[in-house]
Amino acid sequence: MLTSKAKYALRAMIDLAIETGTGPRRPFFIGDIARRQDIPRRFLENILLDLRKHGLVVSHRGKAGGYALAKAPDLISFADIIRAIDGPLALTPCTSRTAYQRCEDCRDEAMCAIRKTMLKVRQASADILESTTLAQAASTGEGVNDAIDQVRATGD
Amino acid sequence: MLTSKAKYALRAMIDLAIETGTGPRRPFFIGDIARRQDIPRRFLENILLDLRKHGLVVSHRGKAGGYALAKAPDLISFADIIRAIDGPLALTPCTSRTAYQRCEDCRDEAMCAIRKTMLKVRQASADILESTTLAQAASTGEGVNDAIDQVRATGD
DNA sequence: CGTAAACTCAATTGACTTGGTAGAGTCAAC
DNA sequence: GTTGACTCTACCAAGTCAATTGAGTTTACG
Repeated sequence: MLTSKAKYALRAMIDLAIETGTGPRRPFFIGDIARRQDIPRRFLENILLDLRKHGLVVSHRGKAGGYALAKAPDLISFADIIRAIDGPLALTPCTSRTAYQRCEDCRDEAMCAIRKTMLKVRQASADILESTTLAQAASTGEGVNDAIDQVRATGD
Repeated sequence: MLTSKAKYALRAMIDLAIETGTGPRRPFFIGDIARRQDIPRRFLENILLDLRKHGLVVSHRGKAGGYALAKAPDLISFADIIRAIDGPLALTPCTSRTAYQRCEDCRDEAMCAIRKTMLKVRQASADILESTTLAQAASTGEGVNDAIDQVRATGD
């Protein structure tokens, strides 16, 4: 399972992508993101700091500061965000591309049945998570908001 | 990542499958499994107890007791074992088939971009883990042992 | 019988992680 | 030079992980 920190991170990043839209990337306040996404504000500070250290957002300090996406929304994947917050996608260290570590107790990696299967799982998960970008998520995300706004507007 | 408990469980179950081979399912001692697989013995007791409570192994008490596979090796999948020890395969509660829980903060499940992606990941992972059985793992596993024995025999 | 050798069950432990909170900063725009 | 933003370090309570411990209970066998 993802930690709630990682889920918050995904939501915050999608929020940034939605607010940014197709225009230039400009910074938004933590407080605004926290309010819109209903994320504990001080906790979101930690999360955005982590994301910044991993190069996924940039910050501007001072009165007109805030956080902005570090890259175009179609260049940031779910995998980037999850890896930044929760660490490797793989189910075992011996199948992680980003944090590989040999099994201490595995006699022959090439033949290990567990490893073979975990490699397949990691590959399948990574394929999906790396090909899903903020740009895609933001467009479905906006759909949700539009739909809700419409419901609200028509009083349904 | 899997917990080490789940990895031990997979190893112990594969060990049982290898020892059982194609013959009838008979019980093996915790101590023997622990020694062969280099798993802390008392910890393995907990694990086998969990696996028994989930119906994956059966136990016999008393002097000639032990643990045996509850079903044929080709009817027990990696997914069964991982679910028994670590819980749901899904990355979020809202995409778990076995422990579904609605997102408290999700406005529209059908349109949620995060959920949509996590569903795909769970489906892909489950497809692999449910189709990989102890029977398959045991045959590659035996290959490893044979290969190692051969290396030992030829002194290489 | 009775006892050795197996499984069973509940509890404990120590280190670490998770999900937050708090406070004292630093920085930049006006 | 103050205001309103981010930053850094630290802290905390609760829970999880990875075992370990100890006191049973059960059964085969002589």
